[in-house]
Amino acid sequence: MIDDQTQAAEELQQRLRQTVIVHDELPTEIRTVAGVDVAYEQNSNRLVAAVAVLDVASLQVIRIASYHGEATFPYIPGLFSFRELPAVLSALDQLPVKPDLLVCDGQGLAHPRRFGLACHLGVVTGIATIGCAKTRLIGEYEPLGADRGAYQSLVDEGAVVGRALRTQTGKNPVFVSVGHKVSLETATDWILRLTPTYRLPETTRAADQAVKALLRAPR
DNA sequence: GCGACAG
DNA sequence: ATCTTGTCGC
Repeated sequence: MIDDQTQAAEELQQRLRQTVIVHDELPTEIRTVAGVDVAYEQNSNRLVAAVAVLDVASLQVIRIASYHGEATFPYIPGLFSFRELPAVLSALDQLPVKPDLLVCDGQGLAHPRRFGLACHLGVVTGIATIGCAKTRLIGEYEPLGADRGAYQSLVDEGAVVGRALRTQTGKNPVFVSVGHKVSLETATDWILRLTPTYRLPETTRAADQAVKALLRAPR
């Protein structure tokens, strides 16, 4: 017996998945790339969402936008976007200019209904997005090379839904998938460009750092 | 029925 | 996600 909330959420995913653009349709000139993340407070529903905008050339943070609020949806694998999207959208609203590309801390098409957080955020904002998760949700993949840049297709039900990509030699891979308006090939290139030193993209590292600092600071 | 299961 | 110190390894 799945409740109405779950039922409605899954139906919305089935409907919105039809609007996802899986080929390159990003701005001609990508000058800014942003990372988004959310942190939660223990023993409460308080949360903080942040968007960290980086300059593509220097990979330096040029702006941080945030939002403090309450979690309104539980964490359910497969329905993750319904928990984080509202707060993330509120944080994005604080930005005077939209970033050219968004990197999400979660899946894009590598989702049971092919509509993870990256796809959801992309279609509702119209911004090009990439999903880059630390762990896998669905799919299988063959062993990949140990060198940075090595990758293997993430396959689910016979379809390539993303890639297990090694961003740092000797470290565990990240899971890259199409979000919206970015092909898997281009998404892979961007993730490698955003991981010159660490396993995770500088964008998600900056957003993660911002969100944790804001959670501890007073409001 | 038994696991698996983004953050 | 969050609770958490030291510690093993390069």
